[in-house]
Amino acid sequence: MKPLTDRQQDILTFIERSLLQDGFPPTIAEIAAAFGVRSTNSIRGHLQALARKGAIELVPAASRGIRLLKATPSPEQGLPLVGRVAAGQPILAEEHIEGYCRLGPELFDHRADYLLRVQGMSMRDAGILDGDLLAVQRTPEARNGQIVVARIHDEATVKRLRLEGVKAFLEPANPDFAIIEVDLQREQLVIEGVVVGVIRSGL
Amino acid sequence: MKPLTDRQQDILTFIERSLLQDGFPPTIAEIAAAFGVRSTNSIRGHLQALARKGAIELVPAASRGIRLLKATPSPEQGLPLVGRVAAGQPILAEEHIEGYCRLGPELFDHRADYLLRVQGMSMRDAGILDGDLLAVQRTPEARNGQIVVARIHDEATVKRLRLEGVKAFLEPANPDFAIIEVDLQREQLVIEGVVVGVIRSGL
DNA sequence: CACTATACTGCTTATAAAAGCAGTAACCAT
DNA sequence: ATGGTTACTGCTTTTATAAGCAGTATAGTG
Repeated sequence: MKPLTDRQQDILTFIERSLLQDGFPPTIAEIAAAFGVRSTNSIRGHLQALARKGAIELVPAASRGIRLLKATPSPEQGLPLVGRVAAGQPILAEEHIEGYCRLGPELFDHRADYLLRVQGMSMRDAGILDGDLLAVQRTPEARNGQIVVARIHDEATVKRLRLEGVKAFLEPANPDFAIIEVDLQREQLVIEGVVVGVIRSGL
Repeated sequence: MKPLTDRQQDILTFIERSLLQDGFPPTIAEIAAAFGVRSTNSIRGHLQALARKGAIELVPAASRGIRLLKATPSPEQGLPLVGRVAAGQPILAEEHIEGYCRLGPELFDHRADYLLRVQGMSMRDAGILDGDLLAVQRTPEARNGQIVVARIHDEATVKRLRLEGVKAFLEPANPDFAIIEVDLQREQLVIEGVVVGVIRSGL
Protein backbone atom coordinates (compact mmCIF):
# COMPACT_ATOMS: atom_id res chain seq x y z
CA MET A 1 0.00 0.00 0.00
CA LYS A 2 1.24 3.43 -0.90
CA PRO A 3 2.03 5.65 2.08
CA LEU A 4 -0.67 8.06 3.20
CA THR A 5 -0.10 11.78 3.44
CA ASP A 6 -0.49 13.37 6.86
CA ARG A 7 -3.84 14.81 5.90
CA GLN A 8 -5.10 11.47 4.62
CA GLN A 9 -3.96 9.74 7.81
CA ASP A 10 -5.76 12.32 9.93
CA ILE A 11 -8.95 11.83 7.97
CA LEU A 12 -8.68 8.06 8.22
CA THR A 13 -8.27 8.33 11.97
CA PHE A 14 -11.28 10.62 12.16
CA ILE A 15 -13.39 8.08 10.26
CA GLU A 16 -12.32 5.30 12.60
CA ARG A 17 -13.20 7.36 15.65
CA SER A 18 -16.55 8.38 14.18
CA LEU A 19 -17.33 4.75 13.54
CA LEU A 20 -16.58 3.86 17.15
CA GLN A 21 -18.45 6.81 18.63
CA ASP A 22 -21.49 7.00 16.38
CA GLY A 23 -21.79 3.47 15.11
CA PHE A 24 -21.74 4.65 11.51
CA PRO A 25 -19.30 6.46 9.25
CA PRO A 26 -19.39 10.27 8.84
CA THR A 27 -20.67 12.08 5.79
CA ILE A 28 -18.22 14.03 3.65
CA ALA A 29 -19.71 17.24 4.97
CA GLU A 30 -19.22 16.11 8.56
CA ILE A 31 -15.56 15.39 7.88
CA ALA A 32 -15.14 18.78 6.26
CA ALA A 33 -16.76 20.50 9.24
CA ALA A 34 -14.56 18.58 11.69
CA PHE A 35 -11.42 19.75 9.89
CA GLY A 36 -12.61 23.33 9.48
CA VAL A 37 -12.67 22.97 5.72
CA ARG A 38 -15.36 24.94 3.93
CA SER A 39 -15.61 22.81 0.82
CA THR A 40 -16.66 19.17 0.78
CA ASN A 41 -14.82 18.80 -2.47
CA SER A 42 -11.46 18.78 -0.83
CA ILE A 43 -12.48 15.93 1.44
CA ARG A 44 -13.83 14.02 -1.52
CA GLY A 45 -10.41 14.16 -3.07
CA HIS A 46 -8.83 12.80 0.07
CA LEU A 47 -11.35 9.99 0.27
CA GLN A 48 -10.73 9.04 -3.32
CA ALA A 49 -7.01 9.01 -2.62
CA LEU A 50 -7.60 6.79 0.41
CA ALA A 51 -9.69 4.48 -1.75
CA ARG A 52 -6.98 4.39 -4.44
CA LYS A 53 -4.44 3.45 -1.81
CA GLY A 54 -6.63 0.67 -0.47
CA ALA A 55 -7.30 2.10 2.96
CA ILE A 56 -11.05 2.47 2.48
CA GLU A 57 -13.71 1.54 -0.01
CA LEU A 58 -16.25 4.05 -1.29
CA VAL A 59 -19.77 2.84 -2.04
CA PRO A 60 -21.07 5.00 -4.89
CA ALA A 61 -24.28 6.93 -4.35
CA ALA A 62 -24.64 5.65 -0.80
CA SER A 63 -24.77 8.11 2.02
CA ARG A 64 -21.98 7.50 4.51
CA GLY A 65 -20.72 4.95 2.01
CA ILE A 66 -17.28 4.59 3.54
CA ARG A 67 -16.03 1.12 4.37
CA LEU A 68 -12.80 0.62 6.29
CA LEU A 69 -10.67 -2.06 4.71
CA LYS A 70 -7.50 -2.39 6.73
CA ALA A 71 -8.44 -1.36 10.23
CA THR A 72 -10.93 -3.89 11.52
CA PRO A 73 -13.42 -2.42 13.97
CA SER A 74 -13.72 -5.73 15.80
CA PRO A 75 -10.49 -7.61 16.45
CA GLU A 76 -11.82 -10.79 14.92
CA GLN A 77 -13.57 -10.20 11.68
CA GLY A 78 -14.35 -13.83 11.09
CA LEU A 79 -14.22 -16.06 8.09
CA PRO A 80 -14.70 -14.65 4.59
CA LEU A 81 -17.88 -15.77 2.88
CA VAL A 82 -17.31 -16.52 -0.80
CA GLY A 83 -20.27 -16.36 -3.15
CA ARG A 84 -20.25 -17.29 -6.79
CA VAL A 85 -16.86 -18.34 -8.08
CA ALA A 86 -16.20 -17.09 -11.59
CA ALA A 87 -14.28 -19.21 -14.07
CA GLY A 88 -10.58 -18.65 -14.25
CA GLN A 89 -10.32 -16.66 -11.05
CA PRO A 90 -8.95 -17.61 -7.67
CA ILE A 91 -11.59 -18.44 -5.09
CA LEU A 92 -10.50 -15.87 -2.59
CA ALA A 93 -10.45 -12.99 -5.10
CA GLU A 94 -11.83 -9.98 -3.31
CA GLU A 95 -14.70 -9.47 -5.69
CA HIS A 96 -16.23 -12.79 -4.65
CA ILE A 97 -16.26 -12.11 -0.96
CA GLU A 98 -19.84 -11.40 0.04
CA GLY A 99 -19.05 -10.71 3.66
CA TYR A 100 -17.54 -12.06 6.80
CA CYS A 101 -19.10 -14.41 9.30
CA ARG A 102 -18.12 -14.06 12.89
CA LEU A 103 -17.30 -17.58 13.91
CA GLY A 104 -14.17 -19.09 15.25
CA PRO A 105 -12.21 -21.16 12.72
CA GLU A 106 -11.67 -23.69 15.53
CA LEU A 107 -15.40 -24.39 15.67
CA PHE A 108 -14.91 -27.28 13.27
CA ASP A 109 -12.84 -30.38 13.86
CA HIS A 110 -10.37 -29.11 11.31
CA ARG A 111 -9.53 -25.49 10.92
CA ALA A 112 -11.64 -23.66 8.32
CA ASP A 113 -10.19 -20.96 6.11
CA TYR A 114 -13.28 -19.66 4.35
CA LEU A 115 -16.96 -20.27 3.72
CA LEU A 116 -18.43 -21.15 0.33
CA ARG A 117 -22.09 -20.93 -0.62
CA VAL A 118 -23.42 -24.13 -2.20
CA GLN A 119 -25.27 -23.99 -5.49
CA GLY A 120 -27.45 -26.93 -6.39
CA MET A 121 -28.49 -30.19 -4.80
CA SER A 122 -25.77 -32.51 -6.09
CA MET A 123 -24.64 -33.38 -2.55
CA ARG A 124 -28.12 -33.72 -1.09
CA ASP A 125 -27.63 -37.18 0.39
CA ALA A 126 -24.57 -35.98 2.27
CA GLY A 127 -26.78 -33.46 4.02
CA ILE A 128 -25.52 -30.57 1.90
CA LEU A 129 -28.39 -28.59 0.44
CA ASP A 130 -28.72 -25.66 -1.95
CA GLY A 131 -27.76 -22.41 -0.23
CA ASP A 132 -25.79 -24.04 2.57
CA LEU A 133 -22.46 -22.58 3.57
CA LEU A 134 -19.49 -24.92 3.47
CA ALA A 135 -16.56 -24.42 5.77
CA VAL A 136 -13.52 -25.13 3.63
CA GLN A 137 -9.94 -25.75 4.63
CA ARG A 138 -7.57 -24.54 1.97
CA THR A 139 -5.29 -27.40 1.03
CA PRO A 140 -4.14 -29.04 -2.20
CA GLU A 141 -4.13 -32.46 -0.56
CA ALA A 142 -7.21 -34.56 -0.13
CA ARG A 143 -7.74 -38.13 0.91
CA ASN A 144 -9.95 -40.70 -0.71
CA GLY A 145 -13.57 -40.22 0.27
CA GLN A 146 -13.29 -36.64 1.45
CA ILE A 147 -15.68 -33.99 0.17
CA VAL A 148 -13.57 -31.50 -1.74
CA VAL A 149 -13.82 -28.20 -3.54
CA ALA A 150 -12.28 -29.00 -6.91
CA ARG A 151 -11.71 -27.05 -10.06
CA ILE A 152 -12.14 -28.91 -13.33
CA HIS A 153 -12.21 -27.12 -16.70
CA ASP A 154 -11.94 -23.83 -14.81
CA GLU A 155 -15.16 -24.46 -12.95
CA ALA A 156 -15.44 -24.91 -9.21
CA THR A 157 -17.48 -27.83 -7.91
CA VAL A 158 -18.10 -29.61 -4.63
CA LYS A 159 -17.99 -33.42 -4.78
CA ARG A 160 -16.73 -36.48 -2.96
CA LEU A 161 -13.27 -37.46 -4.18
CA ARG A 162 -12.41 -41.03 -5.17
CA LEU A 163 -8.93 -41.86 -6.45
CA GLU A 164 -8.17 -45.02 -8.40
CA GLY A 165 -4.74 -45.15 -10.00
CA VAL A 166 -4.44 -42.54 -12.73
CA LYS A 167 -8.13 -41.76 -12.62
CA ALA A 168 -10.01 -39.51 -10.23
CA PHE A 169 -13.75 -39.61 -9.73
CA LEU A 170 -15.81 -36.70 -8.44
CA GLU A 171 -18.91 -38.35 -7.05
CA PRO A 172 -22.11 -36.45 -6.29
CA ALA A 173 -24.26 -37.58 -3.38
CA ASN A 174 -27.46 -37.64 -5.39
CA PRO A 175 -28.44 -40.31 -7.95
CA ASP A 176 -29.80 -37.59 -10.25
CA PHE A 177 -26.29 -36.34 -10.94
CA ALA A 178 -23.51 -37.99 -12.92
CA ILE A 179 -20.09 -38.97 -11.65
CA ILE A 180 -17.33 -36.85 -13.16
CA GLU A 181 -14.36 -38.88 -14.30
CA VAL A 182 -10.96 -37.23 -14.68
CA ASP A 183 -7.95 -38.80 -16.36
CA LEU A 184 -5.11 -37.29 -14.37
CA GLN A 185 -2.61 -37.94 -17.16
CA ARG A 186 -4.49 -35.76 -19.61
CA GLU A 187 -6.60 -33.37 -17.58
CA GLN A 188 -5.78 -31.17 -14.66
CA LEU A 189 -7.68 -31.50 -11.42
CA VAL A 190 -7.04 -28.73 -8.94
CA ILE A 191 -8.08 -29.38 -5.36
CA GLU A 192 -8.95 -26.01 -3.84
CA GLY A 193 -9.69 -27.39 -0.40
CA VAL A 194 -11.55 -29.93 1.66
CA VAL A 195 -14.94 -29.41 3.26
CA VAL A 196 -14.67 -29.50 7.04
CA GLY A 197 -18.15 -28.32 7.99
CA VAL A 198 -21.59 -27.22 6.91
CA ILE A 199 -23.68 -24.25 8.03
CA ARG A 200 -27.29 -23.76 7.04
CA SER A 201 -29.02 -20.51 7.91
CA GLY A 202 -32.14 -20.42 5.78
CA LEU A 203 -34.54 -22.17 8.15
CA MET B 1 -36.46 -4.28 28.30
CA LYS B 2 -39.80 -5.12 26.78
CA PRO B 3 -39.77 -8.18 24.54
CA LEU B 4 -39.43 -7.62 20.82
CA THR B 5 -41.96 -8.88 18.31
CA ASP B 6 -40.76 -11.37 15.71
CA ARG B 7 -40.72 -8.66 13.09
CA GLN B 8 -38.73 -6.31 15.28
CA GLN B 9 -36.25 -9.06 16.09
CA ASP B 10 -35.82 -9.88 12.41
CA ILE B 11 -35.18 -6.24 11.59
CA LEU B 12 -32.69 -5.91 14.42
CA THR B 13 -30.83 -8.95 13.14
CA PHE B 14 -30.82 -7.51 9.65
CA ILE B 15 -29.31 -4.27 10.92
CA GLU B 16 -26.60 -6.17 12.79
CA ARG B 17 -25.72 -8.17 9.73
CA SER B 18 -25.70 -5.09 7.49
CA LEU B 19 -23.34 -3.42 9.91
CA LEU B 20 -20.98 -6.37 9.84
CA GLN B 21 -21.09 -6.81 6.10
CA ASP B 22 -21.21 -3.23 4.85
CA GLY B 23 -19.52 -1.39 7.66
CA PHE B 24 -22.44 1.00 8.04
CA PRO B 25 -26.12 0.66 8.96
CA PRO B 26 -28.80 0.32 6.28
CA THR B 27 -31.20 3.06 5.28
CA ILE B 28 -34.87 2.65 6.05
CA ALA B 29 -35.52 2.10 2.36
CA GLU B 30 -32.91 -0.65 2.23
CA ILE B 31 -34.52 -2.45 5.14
CA ALA B 32 -37.92 -2.16 3.48
CA ALA B 33 -36.53 -3.58 0.25
CA ALA B 34 -34.84 -6.46 2.09
CA PHE B 35 -38.12 -7.46 3.70
CA GLY B 36 -40.18 -6.97 0.55
CA VAL B 37 -42.13 -4.13 2.10
CA ARG B 38 -43.22 -1.37 -0.27
CA SER B 39 -43.58 1.42 2.23
CA THR B 40 -40.69 2.77 4.24
CA ASN B 41 -43.17 4.00 6.76
CA SER B 42 -43.79 0.56 8.15
CA ILE B 43 -40.10 0.09 8.83
CA ARG B 44 -39.94 3.49 10.48
CA GLY B 45 -42.57 2.32 12.90
CA HIS B 46 -40.54 -0.78 13.71
CA LEU B 47 -37.40 1.27 14.22
CA GLN B 48 -39.20 3.64 16.54
CA ALA B 49 -40.52 0.66 18.47
CA LEU B 50 -36.97 -0.74 18.70
CA ALA B 51 -35.78 2.65 19.93
CA ARG B 52 -38.59 2.79 22.50
CA LYS B 53 -37.62 -0.64 23.75
CA GLY B 54 -34.00 0.37 24.05
CA ALA B 55 -32.55 -1.92 21.40
CA ILE B 56 -31.33 0.87 19.13
CA GLU B 57 -30.95 4.62 19.11
CA LEU B 58 -32.15 6.76 16.23
CA VAL B 59 -30.17 9.85 15.30
CA PRO B 60 -32.68 12.39 13.96
CA ALA B 61 -32.19 13.74 10.46
CA ALA B 62 -29.08 11.66 9.89
CA SER B 63 -28.96 9.22 7.03
CA ARG B 64 -28.36 5.67 8.28
CA GLY B 65 -28.75 7.15 11.74
CA ILE B 66 -29.19 3.84 13.53
CA ARG B 67 -27.01 3.09 16.53
CA LEU B 68 -27.03 -0.35 18.13
CA LEU B 69 -27.20 -0.07 21.89
CA LYS B 70 -27.22 -3.58 23.20
CA ALA B 71 -23.98 -5.03 21.92
CA THR B 72 -24.32 -8.63 20.85
CA PRO B 73 -25.28 -10.66 23.92
CA SER B 74 -22.23 -12.76 24.57
CA PRO B 75 -19.54 -11.12 22.53
CA GLU B 76 -16.67 -13.09 23.95
CA GLN B 77 -17.89 -16.48 24.87
CA GLY B 78 -20.32 -17.15 22.04
CA LEU B 79 -23.38 -19.36 22.01
CA PRO B 80 -23.84 -22.07 24.60
CA LEU B 81 -23.65 -25.60 23.24
CA VAL B 82 -26.22 -27.86 24.86
CA GLY B 83 -25.60 -31.58 24.88
CA ARG B 84 -27.92 -34.22 26.16
CA VAL B 85 -31.14 -32.86 27.62
CA ALA B 86 -32.29 -34.74 30.67
CA ALA B 87 -35.95 -35.35 31.36
CA GLY B 88 -37.73 -32.82 33.46
CA GLN B 89 -35.06 -30.18 33.30
CA PRO B 90 -34.89 -26.93 31.41
CA ILE B 91 -32.76 -27.05 28.29
CA LEU B 92 -30.42 -24.30 29.32
CA ALA B 93 -29.67 -25.79 32.74
CA GLU B 94 -26.01 -25.30 33.38
CA GLU B 95 -25.17 -28.94 33.73
CA HIS B 96 -26.11 -29.54 30.10
CA ILE B 97 -23.86 -26.90 28.64
CA GLU B 98 -20.90 -28.64 27.05
CA GLY B 99 -19.17 -25.50 26.00
CA TYR B 100 -19.42 -22.28 24.06
CA CYS B 101 -19.01 -21.77 20.34
CA ARG B 102 -17.60 -18.51 19.14
CA LEU B 103 -20.02 -17.48 16.42
CA GLY B 104 -22.17 -14.43 16.04
CA PRO B 105 -25.86 -14.99 16.77
CA GLU B 106 -26.61 -12.79 13.75
CA LEU B 107 -25.00 -15.36 11.47
CA PHE B 108 -28.38 -16.96 10.84
CA ASP B 109 -31.43 -15.34 9.27
CA HIS B 110 -33.04 -15.34 12.68
CA ARG B 111 -31.18 -14.84 15.90
CA ALA B 112 -29.95 -18.04 17.51
CA ASP B 113 -29.93 -18.37 21.29
CA TYR B 114 -28.13 -21.67 21.74
CA LEU B 115 -26.81 -24.73 19.95
CA LEU B 116 -28.19 -28.23 20.42
CA ARG B 117 -26.43 -31.45 19.42
CA VAL B 118 -28.62 -33.76 17.34
CA GLN B 119 -29.00 -37.40 18.32
CA GLY B 120 -30.21 -39.80 15.67
CA MET B 121 -31.16 -39.65 12.01
CA SER B 122 -34.85 -38.87 12.27
CA MET B 123 -34.46 -35.60 10.30
CA ARG B 124 -32.06 -37.02 7.71
CA ASP B 125 -34.05 -35.90 4.65
CA ALA B 126 -34.08 -32.33 5.92
CA GLY B 127 -30.30 -32.40 5.81
CA ILE B 128 -29.98 -32.80 9.57
CA LEU B 129 -27.70 -35.69 10.46
CA ASP B 130 -26.60 -37.39 13.66
CA GLY B 131 -24.11 -35.26 15.56
CA ASP B 132 -25.04 -31.99 13.81
CA LEU B 133 -25.41 -28.84 15.85
CA LEU B 134 -28.73 -27.04 15.56
CA ALA B 135 -28.93 -23.30 16.06
CA VAL B 136 -32.12 -22.77 18.05
CA GLN B 137 -34.06 -19.59 18.68
CA ARG B 138 -35.81 -19.75 22.02
CA THR B 139 -39.48 -19.03 21.44
CA PRO B 140 -42.74 -20.66 22.47
CA GLU B 141 -44.33 -19.78 19.15
CA ALA B 142 -43.84 -21.80 16.03
CA ARG B 143 -45.54 -21.75 12.66
CA ASN B 144 -46.79 -24.68 10.70
CA GLY B 145 -43.99 -26.48 8.91
CA GLN B 146 -41.16 -25.12 10.98
CA ILE B 147 -38.61 -27.46 12.48
CA VAL B 148 -38.96 -27.15 16.24
CA VAL B 149 -37.40 -28.33 19.44
CA ALA B 150 -40.38 -29.72 21.34
CA ARG B 151 -40.84 -31.38 24.66
CA ILE B 152 -43.38 -34.20 24.87
CA HIS B 153 -43.69 -36.49 27.88
CA ASP B 154 -40.73 -34.65 29.40
CA GLU B 155 -38.50 -35.63 26.54
CA ALA B 156 -36.91 -33.21 24.07
CA THR B 157 -37.15 -33.97 20.37
CA VAL B 158 -36.50 -32.21 17.08
CA LYS B 159 -39.22 -32.57 14.47
CA ARG B 160 -41.17 -30.66 11.87
CA LEU B 161 -44.35 -29.19 13.36
CA ARG B 162 -47.73 -29.62 11.69
CA LEU B 163 -50.84 -28.18 13.32
CA GLU B 164 -54.34 -29.32 12.39
CA GLY B 165 -57.05 -28.08 14.70
CA VAL B 166 -56.69 -29.56 18.14
CA LYS B 167 -54.06 -32.01 16.99
CA ALA B 168 -50.36 -31.42 16.52
CA PHE B 169 -48.11 -33.69 14.50
CA LEU B 170 -44.38 -33.95 15.00
CA GLU B 171 -43.13 -35.26 11.69
CA PRO B 172 -39.69 -36.79 11.20
CA ALA B 173 -37.93 -36.29 7.86
CA ASN B 174 -37.13 -39.96 7.42
CA PRO B 175 -39.59 -42.71 6.41
CA ASP B 176 -38.00 -45.08 8.95
CA PHE B 177 -39.44 -43.04 11.82
CA ALA B 178 -43.03 -42.63 12.92
CA ILE B 179 -45.03 -39.43 13.10
CA ILE B 180 -45.81 -38.40 16.66
CA GLU B 181 -49.40 -37.31 17.15
CA VAL B 182 -50.33 -35.07 20.06
CA ASP B 183 -53.88 -34.30 21.16
CA LEU B 184 -53.50 -30.77 22.47
CA GLN B 185 -56.63 -31.09 24.59
CA ARG B 186 -55.23 -33.96 26.62
CA GLU B 187 -51.48 -33.74 26.34
CA GLN B 188 -49.11 -30.87 26.75
CA LEU B 189 -46.77 -29.92 23.94
CA VAL B 190 -44.08 -27.45 24.93
CA ILE B 191 -42.26 -25.72 22.12
CA GLU B 192 -38.77 -24.97 23.38
CA GLY B 193 -37.68 -23.15 20.25
CA VAL B 194 -37.44 -23.17 16.48
CA VAL B 195 -34.45 -24.36 14.50
CA VAL B 196 -32.90 -21.47 12.60
CA GLY B 197 -29.70 -23.12 11.36
CA VAL B 198 -27.54 -26.20 11.16
CA ILE B 199 -23.83 -26.62 11.75
CA ARG B 200 -21.94 -29.82 10.97
CA SER B 201 -18.35 -30.14 12.03
CA GLY B 202 -17.52 -33.82 11.76
CA LEU B 203 -16.31 -33.90 8.17
C1' DC C 1 9.92 24.77 -18.32
C1' DA C 2 5.73 21.82 -18.46
C1' DC C 3 3.66 18.43 -15.55
C1' DT C 4 1.78 16.18 -11.69
C1' DA C 5 0.04 15.69 -6.95
C1' DT C 6 -1.73 17.83 -2.88
C1' DA C 7 -4.93 20.95 -0.71
C1' DC C 8 -8.27 23.99 -0.95
C1' DT C 9 -12.74 27.64 -2.36
C1' DG C 10 -17.37 28.30 -4.05
C1' DC C 11 -20.68 27.32 -6.47
C1' DT C 12 -24.64 24.03 -8.76
C1' DT C 13 -27.30 19.82 -9.54
C1' DA C 14 -29.18 15.42 -8.87
C1' DT C 15 -30.65 12.20 -5.83
C1' DA C 16 -30.63 9.59 -1.53
C1' DA C 17 -32.99 9.46 2.48
C1' DA C 18 -35.65 11.04 6.48
C1' DA C 19 -39.93 12.82 7.87
C1' DG C 20 -44.76 13.80 7.49
C1' DC C 21 -49.69 12.86 6.42
C1' DA C 22 -53.74 10.09 5.55
C1' DG C 23 -55.37 5.92 5.22
C1' DT C 24 -56.55 0.21 5.84
C1' DA C 25 -56.66 -4.01 8.41
C1' DA C 26 -55.91 -7.44 11.96
C1' DC C 27 -55.52 -8.70 16.60
C1' DC C 28 -55.91 -8.18 21.68
C1' DA C 29 -57.49 -6.43 26.12
C1' DT C 30 -60.73 -3.89 28.75
C1' DA D 1 -68.04 -1.31 21.71
C1' DT D 2 -63.50 1.32 22.59
C1' DG D 3 -58.92 1.96 22.59
C1' DG D 4 -54.11 0.24 21.90
C1' DT D 5 -50.51 -2.13 19.37
C1' DT D 6 -48.77 -4.18 15.31
C1' DA D 7 -48.16 -4.11 10.38
C1' DC D 8 -48.76 -2.30 6.30
C1' DT D 9 -49.83 1.07 1.52
C1' DG D 10 -49.16 5.24 -1.06
C1' DC D 11 -48.42 9.40 -1.46
C1' DT D 12 -45.75 14.40 -0.60
C1' DT D 13 -42.30 17.43 1.39
C1' DT D 14 -38.01 18.62 3.13
C1' DT D 15 -33.36 18.13 3.85
C1' DA D 16 -29.11 15.65 3.85
C1' DT D 17 -25.65 14.08 0.85
C1' DA D 18 -22.98 12.80 -3.04
C1' DA D 19 -21.33 14.32 -7.22
C1' DG D 20 -20.09 17.62 -10.73
C1' DC D 21 -17.82 21.85 -12.64
C1' DA D 22 -14.65 25.75 -12.63
C1' DG D 23 -11.29 27.76 -10.43
C1' DT D 24 -6.62 29.15 -7.07
C1' DA D 25 -2.27 28.15 -4.77
C1' DT D 26 1.82 25.50 -3.42
C1' DA D 27 5.28 22.18 -3.75
C1' DG D 28 7.97 18.82 -5.95
C1' DT D 29 9.94 16.38 -10.38
C1' DG D 30 11.95 15.11 -14.65
